[in-house]
Amino acid sequence: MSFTYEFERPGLTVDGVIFGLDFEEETLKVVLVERDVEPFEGMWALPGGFVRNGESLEDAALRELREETGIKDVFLEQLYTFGKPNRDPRGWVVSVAYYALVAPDQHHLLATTDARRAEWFPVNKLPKLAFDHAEVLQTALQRLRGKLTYAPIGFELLPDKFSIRQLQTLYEIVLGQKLDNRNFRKKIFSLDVLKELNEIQTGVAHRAARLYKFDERKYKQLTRQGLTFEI
Amino acid sequence: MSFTYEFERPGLTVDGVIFGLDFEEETLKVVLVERDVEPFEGMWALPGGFVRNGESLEDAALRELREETGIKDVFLEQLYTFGKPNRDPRGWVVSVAYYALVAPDQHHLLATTDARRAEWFPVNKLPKLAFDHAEVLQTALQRLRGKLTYAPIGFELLPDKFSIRQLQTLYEIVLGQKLDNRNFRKKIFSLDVLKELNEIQTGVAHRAARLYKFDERKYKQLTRQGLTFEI
DNA sequence: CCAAAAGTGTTGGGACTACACCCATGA
DNA sequence: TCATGGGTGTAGTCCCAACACTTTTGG
Repeated sequence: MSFTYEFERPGLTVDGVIFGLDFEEETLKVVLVERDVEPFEGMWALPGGFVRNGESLEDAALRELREETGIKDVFLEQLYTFGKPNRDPRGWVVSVAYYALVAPDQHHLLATTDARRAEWFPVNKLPKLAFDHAEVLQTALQRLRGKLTYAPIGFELLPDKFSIRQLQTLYEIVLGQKLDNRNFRKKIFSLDVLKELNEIQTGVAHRAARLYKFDERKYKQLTRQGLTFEI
Repeated sequence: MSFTYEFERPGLTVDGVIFGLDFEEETLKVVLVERDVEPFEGMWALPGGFVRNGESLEDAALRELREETGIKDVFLEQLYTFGKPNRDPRGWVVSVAYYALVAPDQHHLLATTDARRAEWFPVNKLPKLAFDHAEVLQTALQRLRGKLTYAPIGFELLPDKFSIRQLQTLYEIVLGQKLDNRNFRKKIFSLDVLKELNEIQTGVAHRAARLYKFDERKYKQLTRQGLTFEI
């Protein structure tokens, strides 16, 4: 045991970049919290906090998301670890960043503990962020864009039942380019991961779109056996 | 400052998975070191050690690689951070793993500090490893295989001057499948990142292959502007 | 009956696959 | 001159981009 004591230890935090889509505004959004503690009190930041002994990194990330934003049961993946010497005014603090994908309508925001409030912000209209969180967020964005083109993680951003148009809009928003209607449909159907429902959209002033959910089984299968999934 | 002291702090280490190719044996290899300190003294492990205050994570990784294996000036990229509660018998220790790509002939192995010796091992004939390093290594392997198919990082594993056959062998070894000769050449040349040299292979009992290096400029350009690079 | 979005068919071209073949060299 | 790998040509196939069109629905 004596060995480790030769070395100074850093503080260890986790931070989370929670992505969600706003279909009305057609923008990609992230959850930020207004800090209720020093340092950077009153400033917007990514939800996060210190990891506790006995807790895995992922558990810590899930806990912080729950505590500071009320969000739980989401797709979560480790992003990158940030450890530049002076990234935290409190001293030596290393942060393991995660990113999460959620369907906003299905998750009500609720700030507690170290956060005054939690809110969705469009990724291209962000306030000034605490720490190096602007950099963390950019890294997450790059990862999301990159991954979306070769892994089927996009589904995580949709509600349970969705139309093909919504799926396409998702891709258009995140990738920042219009996609060909016909070709998109062909591509998606060729993957054979959607289950057609006997339901259609309601409350629209035009032909209602058919709704789909996805076939968990086939989807998992794809994810496992190194799929090629390009849009 | 008082805030951080409420929280217990973990030890923080970096570990490195150094990949290299053995063209004679046609295998992918990694550098392991025999530990000269407790815990796991005498056991094989990934090179690594504690991060120091004031040092960035990447600097720490580079330093450890240099100290324990003598390897420097290599392609290095963060892999993943491992933080399961009981991964280290010394207590709470979190490790940020990196992976590196080198051309073995151009780097002489030399163990110092906490390592008794450093040696190349084929990835499919590994000894029992200390800590959770077997898991770290598997993660690195997956990443290398994945990344190789969409980013031009393979070049980092080759000597300065190389033949197309070597490049192809590289892909065949790492991906674990034979590739069509003709098609591979077409693909590679279509990327337009190779600079043809006025040199050919020597010391072979058959037609000597032309040697190439790559065009740093075009290569960097590709890497930047989100290339699509599929084999 | 019309606006607005859902949903479909088809074609040309480019890229990839799968071959069979010729070339240069040392022994 | 032959064994060995280096290096090339090309036809068929499949996938994808780029279109223009029909269908359904609420107002």
